[in-house]
Amino acid sequence: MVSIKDIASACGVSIATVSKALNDHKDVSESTKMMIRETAKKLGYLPNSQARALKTNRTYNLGVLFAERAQSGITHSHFAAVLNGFKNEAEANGYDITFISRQIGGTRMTYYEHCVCRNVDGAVIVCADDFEDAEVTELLESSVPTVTIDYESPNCPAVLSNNEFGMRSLVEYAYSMGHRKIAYIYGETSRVTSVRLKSYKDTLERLNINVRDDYLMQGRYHDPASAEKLAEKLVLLDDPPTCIIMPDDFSAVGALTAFEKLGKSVPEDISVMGYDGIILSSFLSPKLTTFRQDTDRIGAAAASQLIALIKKEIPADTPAVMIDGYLREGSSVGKLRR
Amino acid sequence: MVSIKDIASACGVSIATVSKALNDHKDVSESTKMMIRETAKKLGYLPNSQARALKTNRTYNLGVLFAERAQSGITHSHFAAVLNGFKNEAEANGYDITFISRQIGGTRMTYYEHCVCRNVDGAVIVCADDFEDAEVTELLESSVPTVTIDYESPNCPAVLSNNEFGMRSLVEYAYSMGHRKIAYIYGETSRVTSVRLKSYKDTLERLNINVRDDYLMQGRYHDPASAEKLAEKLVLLDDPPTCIIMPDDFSAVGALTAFEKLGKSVPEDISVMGYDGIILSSFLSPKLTTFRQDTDRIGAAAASQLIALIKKEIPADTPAVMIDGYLREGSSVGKLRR
DNA sequence: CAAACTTTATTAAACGTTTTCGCCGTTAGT
DNA sequence: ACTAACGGCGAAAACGTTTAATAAAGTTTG
Repeated sequence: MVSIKDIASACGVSIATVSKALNDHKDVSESTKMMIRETAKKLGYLPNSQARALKTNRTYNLGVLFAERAQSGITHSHFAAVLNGFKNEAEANGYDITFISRQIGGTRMTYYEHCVCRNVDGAVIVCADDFEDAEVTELLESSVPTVTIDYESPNCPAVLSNNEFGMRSLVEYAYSMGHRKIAYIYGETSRVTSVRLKSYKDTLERLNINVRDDYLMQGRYHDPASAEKLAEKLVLLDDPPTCIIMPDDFSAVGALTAFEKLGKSVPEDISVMGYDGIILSSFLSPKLTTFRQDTDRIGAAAASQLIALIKKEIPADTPAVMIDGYLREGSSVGKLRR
Repeated sequence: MVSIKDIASACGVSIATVSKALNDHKDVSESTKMMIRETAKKLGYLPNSQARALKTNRTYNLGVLFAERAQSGITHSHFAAVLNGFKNEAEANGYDITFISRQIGGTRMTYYEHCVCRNVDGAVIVCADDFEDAEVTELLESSVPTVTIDYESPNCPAVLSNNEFGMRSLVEYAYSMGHRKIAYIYGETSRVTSVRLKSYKDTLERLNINVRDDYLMQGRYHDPASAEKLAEKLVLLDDPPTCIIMPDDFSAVGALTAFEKLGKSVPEDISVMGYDGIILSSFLSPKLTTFRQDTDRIGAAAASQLIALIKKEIPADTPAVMIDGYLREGSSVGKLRR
């Protein structure tokens, strides 16, 4: 590979001059800059990023922690979409992204260790099963600039999807359609789940509807099969709900399957709502009413917060950025006359 | 950060000895190895991967080229699944993966340049809109060890999903269900598309069925909206097909939507088949009959081929690895009595 | 016209590793 | 007893950069 040295000897100048010319320092004349840049191009010079990183301690590399339950990882539509938004924004700013695994070249290490070993400029925790996990907190509390998504940790800027608003929108929409018996199958324990759960309860109370325990069940995110069973259970209650809010669109599909099998039609016999607003939800039949999370903006915001944090343009205790979404009306919720 | 130097002075040995001890060279005694490793651990030493890479020219980093049409990128269920398989296998072997973009730290560069700048040990082209694209061929023809997925290029090991078999399976299945009027909406021009198209035609001919031009339409992958329109067109023909093979499951959902709107029921009035076997396809109603591609194995094979290529365990002109899939029977294809 | 800057370039150290070579002392071979 | 081999270690160079210190010129300024 052609290095700065080759350019130097080709131009008859010192390597320092070449370096400065390429980095556009002021103490090298325009004419030599020109010459150096031209021969650099002619020789096909490409900077060696590790050599540069070694000196400057800047890698232009962002670590992505993606520890999703059940290893569906990158395959999970919502997190993949968020990651995509993150990736685009990061790349637009000249940063590469690398997944943070638990080893390098054969030696096992923690997430944090991986980050310092690879010298990432910062890291984003897109999702983690368990933010209380020792390895995750190690990273969160480390000196590696880190931002979190849909989770808040002291001294880490966070980007949050507005789950309070999302759940409120869904409940209020169901209410506006005449529903009073609104069930909610919530996902695995997490910050997101508890925010949604609280919003569900609060909204119902504000609407003067009692929160019923039998209308609340714990399910799993992104698991149509599990959703299928729980939805069936709900609808077979003596006093079944008229509308069910599912943990996400994937699960909602499971619910639709369940009702299909039971001969209940949606939305005539039972109404269903999802969460996320994945593309396919608009093409289901019935078209799913769901709360669309703005995954692109969530990811992009995380990237720009992280980059700002790296550049120290914002402090570590910056308040969380909240990203709104919107209810996407489909035809999976029926109008109830009362 | 604590470096090899710190360990050296803490132990009273030279940095060379420390390096050798940590890398388990034979010319340092067991006892000093022990001592060095212990103090390394005690001091919290972590190797600096760029310094190491600078010397060894090995980064344990794999580049991923992911230039999907329409920028859905990582969001595309099939490619995301393949990438996931790749990632898991790569990480199991101690490699990190980094996306190959077109810039680093602000300076724009080609894919190839990105690879040499970052010094990736190898690259995988998961998908590219256009393998004939100048930037893609530059990478393919470069000295960067590269493997391709679902595309063949001289001197690049390839991993191929068995699309010939897949399409044949679908057509034969439709035939076995009594269908003779089998339409096929194919995706954008690519190797995959042409293999499937050829297999479609060959299989029909072998079954003594004429290939009809009006049963062949070019659509788009992963685009339910476009699929919706085309499926509608097909079914409104004077002599409509009884079974339609869609470019993929996403598109198949679009077709289902179209028929729903037209009041045609699947599979009674018209049969539909997808391709890919995404999770949701089993939860649609009707459950989609589709050809499941083994995305995990495709990705994993690509990773192991790439790593083998890097280690020079296989030559660059290794024959392509073919990954089979299987037909997943749903209920979207009806039985036609003749 | 000397002193004081400016401009442009170079020298050399440094970043954290790996690795070649050589040194020294011990053991084995003849 | 002399050499050969070997085990264990260190010195130093190298990888490709960046950058502080410095120097040599040229240019202003009082």
